[in-house]
Amino acid sequence: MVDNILPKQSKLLTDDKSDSTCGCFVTKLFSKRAQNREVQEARILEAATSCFVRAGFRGASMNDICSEAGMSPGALYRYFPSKESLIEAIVAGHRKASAEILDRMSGYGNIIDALVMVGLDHVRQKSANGVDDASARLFAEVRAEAIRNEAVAAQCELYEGQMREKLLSAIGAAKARGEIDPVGDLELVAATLAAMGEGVIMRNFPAQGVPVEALEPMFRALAVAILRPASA
Amino acid sequence: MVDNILPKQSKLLTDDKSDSTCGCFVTKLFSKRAQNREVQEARILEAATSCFVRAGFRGASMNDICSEAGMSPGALYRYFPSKESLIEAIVAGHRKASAEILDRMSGYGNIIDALVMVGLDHVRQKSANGVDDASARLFAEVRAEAIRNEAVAAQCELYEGQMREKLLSAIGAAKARGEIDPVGDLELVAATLAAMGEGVIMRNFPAQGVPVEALEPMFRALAVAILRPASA
DNA sequence: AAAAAAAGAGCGAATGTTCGTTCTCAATTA
DNA sequence: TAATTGAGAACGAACATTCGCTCTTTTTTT
Repeated sequence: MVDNILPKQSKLLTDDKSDSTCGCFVTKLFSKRAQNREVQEARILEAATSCFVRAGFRGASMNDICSEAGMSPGALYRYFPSKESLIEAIVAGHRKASAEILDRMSGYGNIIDALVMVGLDHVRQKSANGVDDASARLFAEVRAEAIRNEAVAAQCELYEGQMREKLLSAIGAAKARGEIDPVGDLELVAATLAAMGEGVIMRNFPAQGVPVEALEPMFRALAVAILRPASA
Repeated sequence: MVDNILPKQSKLLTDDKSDSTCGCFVTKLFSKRAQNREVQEARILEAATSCFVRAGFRGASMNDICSEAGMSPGALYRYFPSKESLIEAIVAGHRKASAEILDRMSGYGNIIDALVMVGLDHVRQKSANGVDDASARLFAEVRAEAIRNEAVAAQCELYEGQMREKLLSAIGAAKARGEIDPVGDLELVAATLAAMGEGVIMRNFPAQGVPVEALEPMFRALAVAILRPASA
C-alpha cells in the first residue's frame, strides 16, 4: 500500500558526516550502521503494531508488515528473526508502558487520588496515544494471545506482577497509615481494582464519545467503595 | 489427539425405533435424520468450542475440529458451510447465555442484590460451566475477534445491546422509585458497571483459587458506590 | 592514502508447509 | 431406487521463512 514514502534506504542520518577519523569503539556505537539499526527496528515495530491492531497477531501476515514498513522480507528478517519475536517485542513495550504509569502514584497525597489518576492515565494512554486507539485494541489482542502463547503469557505475567506489587505496596502503606479500611484481603482488593480498571480501559470509552473526565467520578466511586477511606 | 472416543457415527439415537409409520410432516421434524442433524451439530459445536478455546479462532484448524468431533471434513462441511459460520454460532450462543442471566434480575427485591447476583452468576457461568474454564477464555477471544471480524462484532453488538437495555431499565426503575441516586448519567453508569464487571469475569478469579463468594463484597461495594442506594 | 577484503543491508523470487474447502465415491437410510 | 450422509484424498491459495544475489559501508592491508 504505502510503498515508498521514505527512500528505500533511509538517508536520515547520512548527511551529517560524523567524525569517522576517531578509531575508538565510540565509532562502533554511533556508526551509521548502528544508528540505522535503531531507526529500522523502530520503523518495523511501528508497522507491525499497525498491522496487528488492524488484523490481529495471527491475521496480519509478514508481507503486510513488510509493505507497511516499506521493506522486503529479506531485509525485515535481518532485524527480527521471526514473527513471534515481533509479537513479543510489541507486547513487552505495551505492558511496560502500563506498568510505568503506576510509578507516578507516589506523587499524590492520598491513595484515592493516586488510584483515580492511574485509571484515567491508563484510559488516556490506551485511547489517544498518538493518533488512534491502537493501544486499547492491542490490549484485547494481547489478552487473547496470552491464553495460548506461552512467551506472551510470560511477558504479561512479568509486567502485571510488577503492577500488582506496586499497587499492593501503595495500598498496604495507606492501610498502615490508617488512611483506609479496605473491604477485604489486600491481595484480592488490589486484584479486583486492577481487573475492574482493565475492564474500563478495554471498553475504550473515549472512542465511543465518552470524555475521559466523565470517567473520573466512576473511578473515584470505585476506589472509595473498595478502599473505604477514613475521611468518607 | 483425542481420536475416537465416540464411534465415528453416533448411535445415540439409533436404538430407540421411533414410529416412522406416521406419514405426516411430524415425521420430518422428528425423523431419525432430523434428530441426527441436531446431534451432529451439537457435537461439532462442542468440539469447535474446545479447539477454539485451546488455540483461538485463527489458531485452531478445521482438521483439529474434525478430529475432536470424530468426523471427516466432508461430513463436517455438510453441517456448517464454513469456519466462519462455526465461529458465529459459538459467539452467538456464548453471548446469549450472558444476556439471559440479566433476565433473572427482576426476581430480586432491590437493585443492589440483583446486580451482585448478575456479577456472581456471570463469574460462575464463565468459570465453572461444565468442566473447565472454557467460557472465560472464550470471552477474551471473542473480544479480540470482534475488533476485526464484522460478523462477530455484530453478534456482540446485538446481545450487548440487549444487556445494556435490560440493565438500563432496571436501574432507571430503581431510580424512579427513589431507591438509588447514581453518581452520574444513567447510560454511563450502566456502561461502567458492565465494563467493570466484565473485567472481573475475564480475570477468571475462580481459576486462580479465589472462590466466587469472595467476590461478593467486591461486587456489592461497586454497586453501592456507583448507584448510592438511599438505605446506605 | 589507496586498494583490497570483509561484513552488513536490502531485494524479491523461491520453498516447503499448512489450511480451508471441495470433489469423488462408497455406504446407509427412506 | 433415490436421496442423504460420510470418508478421505486432492486442490489452490496463503503463509512464514530462506536463499542467492547486488550494492554499500567498514575494516584491514599495503
